[in-house]
Amino acid sequence: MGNVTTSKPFRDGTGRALSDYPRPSVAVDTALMTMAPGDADETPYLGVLLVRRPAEPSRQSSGAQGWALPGTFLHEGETLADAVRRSLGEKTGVIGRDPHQLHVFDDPARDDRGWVLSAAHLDVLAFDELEALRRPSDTRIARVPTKLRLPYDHASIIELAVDRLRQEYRATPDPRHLLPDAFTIADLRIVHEAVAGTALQKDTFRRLMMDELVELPEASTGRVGRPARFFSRRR
Amino acid sequence: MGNVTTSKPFRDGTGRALSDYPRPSVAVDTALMTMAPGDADETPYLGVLLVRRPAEPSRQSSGAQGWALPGTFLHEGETLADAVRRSLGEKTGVIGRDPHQLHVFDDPARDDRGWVLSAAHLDVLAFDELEALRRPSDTRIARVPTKLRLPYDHASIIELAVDRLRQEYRATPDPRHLLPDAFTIADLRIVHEAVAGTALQKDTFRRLMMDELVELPEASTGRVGRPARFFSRRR
DNA sequence: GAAATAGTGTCTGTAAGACACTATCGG
DNA sequence: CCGATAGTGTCTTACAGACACTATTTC
Repeated sequence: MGNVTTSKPFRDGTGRALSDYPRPSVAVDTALMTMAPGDADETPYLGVLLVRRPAEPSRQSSGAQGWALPGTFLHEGETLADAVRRSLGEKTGVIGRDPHQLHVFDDPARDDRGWVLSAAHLDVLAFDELEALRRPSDTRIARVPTKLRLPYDHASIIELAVDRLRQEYRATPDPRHLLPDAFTIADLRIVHEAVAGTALQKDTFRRLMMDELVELPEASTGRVGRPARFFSRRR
Repeated sequence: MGNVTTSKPFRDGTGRALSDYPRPSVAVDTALMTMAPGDADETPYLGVLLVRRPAEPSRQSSGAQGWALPGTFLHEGETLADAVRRSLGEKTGVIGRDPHQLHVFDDPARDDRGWVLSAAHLDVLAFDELEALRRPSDTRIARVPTKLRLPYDHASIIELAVDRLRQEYRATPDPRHLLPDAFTIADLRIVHEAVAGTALQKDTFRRLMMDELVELPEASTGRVGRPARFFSRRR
């Protein structure tokens, strides 16, 4: 391992090394999703972390300063997941959790800076952790779907991310840990409704999730109404 | 478009062009799946197209000649799907149908020739078309799963391909067109059983598929038993 | 007790699974 | 008629969806 591109280069049938062929730049772009609490009495909503895009005069498209998904170019010796975590750290201050690949965007003309492939990723972080880490000066959380005009394929990436998240949340209680380790069924249902984008039946939802939850001895307290039991995810 | 990497290079905040950073080679590897008819009275089985791997003295691992999935390096100005189709054409004589991305394999040490990312793809072709096109001298169709020792991540790619194919075939009649445009339910069930790897109940299967099929006027003939109706896929 | 929230009993409709039956061919 | 294959009727089971009910708290 290490320094894999420079030691005794492999040569193909025509005697040329790999490095003699043109290679693309490879980028990663990440939709870091979270569950934002609605202001006042609003319901929580699905949000995505954006970073302020530096104004770049040489950029052809939409000269105006805007917002974009955090991304970076892949460095040598790095995996895509490493690059995702690094870009989140550098651009937003956030430490990612568990990036999943979504899709590679490969249109040769998609980036006017040159030949750039982008591997889109999904990551998820609880709102409190995200707020504790992110730099508010150059990051924001946008409601999904957002009306902001995003560069490149970032709107498509967010769509893919939401689709994937909906699949993951369809039959499993909070698999990406948007909630802490103990939560009530009501908490869980609110999160799943925000992910799904639709209301869910409380009795059906409860019965669907129940066999993947373990009941904890404690019960909620303090608010009006019958106290709810706390649960945690199985395993 | 065109020649995107050489015209007026973009420079970043530190004044360096994209091309000043090391870039990986990007490869595509394709699991081209087909439905091979079993010899004699065997049942058909899922097969994957392999190409003979040229013996390369400079290769560290397993000097012995072997078989591998067809693949190639991505060329400039090319999409991944283009590269998949080109590699199938060059290495096997086959014209691909509709490659789908599966996953990017990104371990920096996965290829001892250097830093190579591989975008794994799935494509599917009917056996007759495949046999009419492929070069038998340097290609073969291996039963899935195969006991052959394959290089790189090729065994994982085939696993991913089969999983994806099973998902696609679970509730849709032959979406990848392993069968011709007209077929009987029995033909369809045999194909779906081979993809799923398990036997399927004939009555349940029929009812599941029926609402996505249209009945054709013709009926099968020639063999013993009640003639079967032909169907085709809706839309 | 009233309001509010948590949780359950139960009916209905739909669909998968299983089994057995009918239908239609070649011989 | 028999053997073989195609296709259907129908019973059981499971489960989602819907509704209404009970349970337990604060006020």
